Amino acid sequence: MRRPTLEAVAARAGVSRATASRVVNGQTTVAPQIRDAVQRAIDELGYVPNSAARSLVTQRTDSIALVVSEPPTRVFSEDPLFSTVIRSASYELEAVNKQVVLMLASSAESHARVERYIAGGHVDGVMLISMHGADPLPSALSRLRVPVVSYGRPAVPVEIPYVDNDNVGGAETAVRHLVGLGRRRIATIAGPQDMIGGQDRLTGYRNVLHDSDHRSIVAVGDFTRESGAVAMRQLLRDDPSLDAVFVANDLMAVGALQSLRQAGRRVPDDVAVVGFDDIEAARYTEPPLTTVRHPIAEQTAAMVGLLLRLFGEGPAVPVILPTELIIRESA
Amino acid sequence: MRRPTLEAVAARAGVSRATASRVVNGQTTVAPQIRDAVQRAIDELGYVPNSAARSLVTQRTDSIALVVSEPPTRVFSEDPLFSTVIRSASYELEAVNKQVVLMLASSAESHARVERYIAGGHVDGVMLISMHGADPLPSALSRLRVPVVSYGRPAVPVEIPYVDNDNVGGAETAVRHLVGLGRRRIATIAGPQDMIGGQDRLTGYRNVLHDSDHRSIVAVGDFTRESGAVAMRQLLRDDPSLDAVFVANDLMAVGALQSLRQAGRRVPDDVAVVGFDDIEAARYTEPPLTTVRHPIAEQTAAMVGLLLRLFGEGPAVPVILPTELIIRESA
DNA sequence: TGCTCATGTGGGAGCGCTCCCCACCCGGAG
DNA sequence: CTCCGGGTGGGGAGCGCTCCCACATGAGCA
Repeated sequence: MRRPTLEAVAARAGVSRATASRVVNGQTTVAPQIRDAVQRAIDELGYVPNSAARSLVTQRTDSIALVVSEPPTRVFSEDPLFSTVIRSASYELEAVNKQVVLMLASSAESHARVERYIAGGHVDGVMLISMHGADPLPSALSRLRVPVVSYGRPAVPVEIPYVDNDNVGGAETAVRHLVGLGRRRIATIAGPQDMIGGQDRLTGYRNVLHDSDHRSIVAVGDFTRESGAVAMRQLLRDDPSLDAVFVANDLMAVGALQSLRQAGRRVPDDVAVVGFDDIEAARYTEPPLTTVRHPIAEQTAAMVGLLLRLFGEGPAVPVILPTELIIRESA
Repeated sequence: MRRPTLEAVAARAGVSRATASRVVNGQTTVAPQIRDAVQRAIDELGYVPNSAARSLVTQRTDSIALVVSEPPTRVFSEDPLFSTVIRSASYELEAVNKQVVLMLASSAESHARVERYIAGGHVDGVMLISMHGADPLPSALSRLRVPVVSYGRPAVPVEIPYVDNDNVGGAETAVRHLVGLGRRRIATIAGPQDMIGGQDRLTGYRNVLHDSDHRSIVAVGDFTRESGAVAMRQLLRDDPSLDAVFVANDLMAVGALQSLRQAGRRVPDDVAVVGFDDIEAARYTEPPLTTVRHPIAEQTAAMVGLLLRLFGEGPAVPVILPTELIIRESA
């Protein structure tokens, strides 16, 4: 009980394999009644082209891998980053008739499997999301002869076109806003320093403080809500007189707000708070969170565009998207 | 600049294509020094087998699709169900050298794409996670001539082997526990009734109440924390004298505990609470949550086993895994 | 010495498809 | 009536691989 082949379709329609192939691929040089006959045969037999045979000759698969090189705990968290990227990438690639294949690469073994899968020619290209410095995948994938683009600047210097948002600039704008508010002791809760976003946002904070002659007060979290709460308590112990805090992501900012409330500090009267990411929850905190928005969907679309340009042999240069300060009530 | 072929490897090693193929596929009938020569040629050329050509002849791809037919908001939520299934399925299939390809099918268009992808022979089999009654995928996939198994009983009657946990039995055990505690007015917060888990857990609740001559008090949530809080307030309005509540999942139970606290009810003294799922957070609620544990990883492993049996032409009968009542302090 | 037989190796077909190239048909022009 | 040319259709090669079968080689035994 084998699947019907193009040969069978052609025989049933009384035409050659070549003509049947033309109909399947929508070529216009086929006479209408022949086209109809072939179409009928296809429907009757339930014919579906064998993708292996097709891609053997075309050297294309029309599938794109989206490799998420993060531990599952982070991928499946409250942070909507990954779900937005996945949805948006699928949407963009559907428009050009390509299928997204999602692969999670957390452990060393899964890295190896992903690499083998891609080296085997299962996909035409790779979109990589990898935020950690120690990640071996960016360099490993760039060695394979496969078009690769990255969401976010790769942590290691490697020849991969990428799309990123302006983390440094966004952080600078946020801290400058706090300075403009007349705040004197501006602390920060930084993200993990083995992640590119964590590094860049801290750099932005430092740039502004340095220029404006403030002292920096730093605590480091790991981008989770809980770590934000812990870091905030730490900061309050370190410098009880602080009157502002720039938090490197909204999830930690939510935790920080909670710690501030427990410590009896009013926001923004006693302490102004600015977050980063503009997640959904930022609108519903008490008070609503001032934060830096970066356009995830646009960034993803730009990444897809970059990959398509790679297919077309066009030049693919890194893209940096601007961020926007969303002023609510917390600062 | 093409990828090297087996032909090239054979030529470089001074052997035939057949022998080179034997080495690549680890057959033992090759003389050691020839094996070494071929291996050296492979390494020098950086040869990787072309998967399209291979699967064209073997009729296998060694890839398995894991189709998650849920909206991304649910997949990427606090509920660790999906991340556990994905991780566990990958782990199990790695052991038999198969690659998991993850596909999200939320919209009607993505259903169509997934169907086409599978019909095109990209994968050897499909693991389906689909909880909603209206979902067209189970029947659509079962029509294709592809081995399909399901995580959870399909909502529509369809010829797909599945692995499920004993939702009805688990709910019965939970409610019987409340009855045994001497509780008289036992309410429930049910899950969405278009989902199989929501239905079954409500059935279990009704079975026990009916047998033990209690009155049923039902509110319906949608498995989110917030909906649990809302439903609990609703129940307290409906019947202020209730002294126990069975909640269809832990996330809603967390919300319910919050509402009970706000209403000034002590748990378990005034109101006993039992949840379902035994998520991580259930240990850290105040008080820790009594709940029904079902083994997600084991269920996933059983599902993988079912699929492998399908490949081996073995009989594949539905598997129902037992649940376990975890008694903590809330009931 | 001649035969068998196990062990390794090579030749070649064929998986299902696309696409190049050529043959054919028909209408219109000379 | 012949010839030409554009539009249609078919033949066939070949994508890179696996696997069946034939065959070479040398050890072991009569």
